[in-house]
Amino acid sequence: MSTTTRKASPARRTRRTPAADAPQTLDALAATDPRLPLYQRLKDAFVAQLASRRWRPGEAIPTEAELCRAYGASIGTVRHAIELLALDGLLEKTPGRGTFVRTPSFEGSLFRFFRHRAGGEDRVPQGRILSRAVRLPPSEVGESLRMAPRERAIVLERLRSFDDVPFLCEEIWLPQSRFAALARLPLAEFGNLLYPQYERHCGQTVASAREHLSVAQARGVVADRLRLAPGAPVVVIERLAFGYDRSPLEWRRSHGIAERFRYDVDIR
Amino acid sequence: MSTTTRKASPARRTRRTPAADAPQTLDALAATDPRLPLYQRLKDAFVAQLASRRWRPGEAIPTEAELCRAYGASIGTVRHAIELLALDGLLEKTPGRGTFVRTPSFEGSLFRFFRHRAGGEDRVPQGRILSRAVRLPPSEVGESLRMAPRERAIVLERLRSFDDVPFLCEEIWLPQSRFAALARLPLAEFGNLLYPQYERHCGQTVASAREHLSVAQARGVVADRLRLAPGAPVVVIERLAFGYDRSPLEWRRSHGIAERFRYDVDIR
DNA sequence: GAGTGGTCTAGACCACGAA
DNA sequence: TCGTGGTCTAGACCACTCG
Repeated sequence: MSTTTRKASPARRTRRTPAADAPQTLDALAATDPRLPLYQRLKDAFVAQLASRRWRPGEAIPTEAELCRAYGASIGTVRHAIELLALDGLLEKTPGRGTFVRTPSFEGSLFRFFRHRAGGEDRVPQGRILSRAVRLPPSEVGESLRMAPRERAIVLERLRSFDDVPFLCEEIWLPQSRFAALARLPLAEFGNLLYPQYERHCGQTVASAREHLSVAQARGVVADRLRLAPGAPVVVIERLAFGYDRSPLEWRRSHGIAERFRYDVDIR
Repeated sequence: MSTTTRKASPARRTRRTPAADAPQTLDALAATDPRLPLYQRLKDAFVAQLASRRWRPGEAIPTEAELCRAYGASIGTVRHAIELLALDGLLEKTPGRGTFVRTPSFEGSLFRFFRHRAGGEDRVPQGRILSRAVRLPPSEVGESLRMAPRERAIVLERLRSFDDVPFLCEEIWLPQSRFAALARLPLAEFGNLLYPQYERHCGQTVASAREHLSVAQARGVVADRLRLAPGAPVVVIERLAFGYDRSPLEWRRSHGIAERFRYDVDIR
């Protein structure tokens, strides 16, 4: 993986002053459900820090000892909460250095589904925007994104290729309220990865997603774009992506060449 | 804050003297890698209890307090080890009752992949054995199962259906050394589920598995059995199943009707 | 009421990374 | 050398299940 796996350099390790931090942290804890165990409430409070961007991707969160003081909990309890967030993939602990906010870069999740013939390591596939428009979304999409009845959405068509050989075409819907900046961004400035653009231009961090897979046969536009004969098998991936606060951010439907599909699962 | 008695000079490193009532448990701990953290060694020791069938599926394991005494560790450390095994799906904790060895029943994993039209709840699909033979396995299978060069294997062909409509056909390979009893079991006594038979007749418990998915087009025998036109898309699932000790037990390749395939993934 | 796992504390010492 | 997270202890009290 050649992209975005960099860790925060020690120079970027920014620490907040406890004085400025303390009032918010206590509010954050007070805002959680008091019937829950303390470690769950701490977890919720930490997620709130992530959602509010007080803790930012790539940066270190306060040390465990500091969190103990700030939230008035014992170190074992604080560690329990952090451990859960690390299991969720939101935080990353590094012995001797600290605990960091993970930069979620699972655009590379395509590697889970599609092999590409390039010898050696994984590269990010090319991503070319074919079209952009602003319009009312289909009801399925609008409901999934929990959009207001008459709210418009940005819709992108995108073709992904390895070495200029297309293997996946995507249809992407984004609520205009959150992503207005993307409606004006020159198409040339969309790179190969979308989620960093969401972060940079719209302050929206994708923290998790749910995908649904099925198999269909290629027709019409999809067959044309993927250069497939009508009837050839394609894999359909529908994805709903969420922010730290679990609110839906993006709806996406992708069609990929089934011949290049593969997936590994561990069952326990 | 508690009202406990405080010692002026703690710093006790006193190891509990091994109780006379637990000889095997201490052996089990001694057999683990002493360079590992204690909670990892405990986990390995507990897995050994599972593999040796001293702890059996469905039964309760000793209480946390008993394990503390038996292994000379603190309750937090014992809990840590148990927690890991619960996350792995090997144990199941029930508040107020105890911790139990899970009966791995992920034959139902098919429900992850194939929808069936039956209204309401999930039922186990029918499984009919079409053939059984004993022969040398293909090298790919033999190597996956880590079999000796000239060792023979039992091979089963099996057709799975809902309401007598087939949707999946399977080719299953088992090393004869472990599964000799299955070569003699009357075909009528194979039920709809295989793994319980492995357990009952051969003392082999499937604890985990790795699956590889891809998409192909139906040909020959597969097309016939699934009643598909040649060229229709099928999903290919290759599974390698493992025991508690991670040794491979079963190799399986399944072909399923792609139209009925679906799969949900959560990404983080 | 006895026993279980669930939660929580308030420390200790350690290995490791960075300066 | 100092600060970090990793490991571990030796308890406490709680909610829950079961007989």
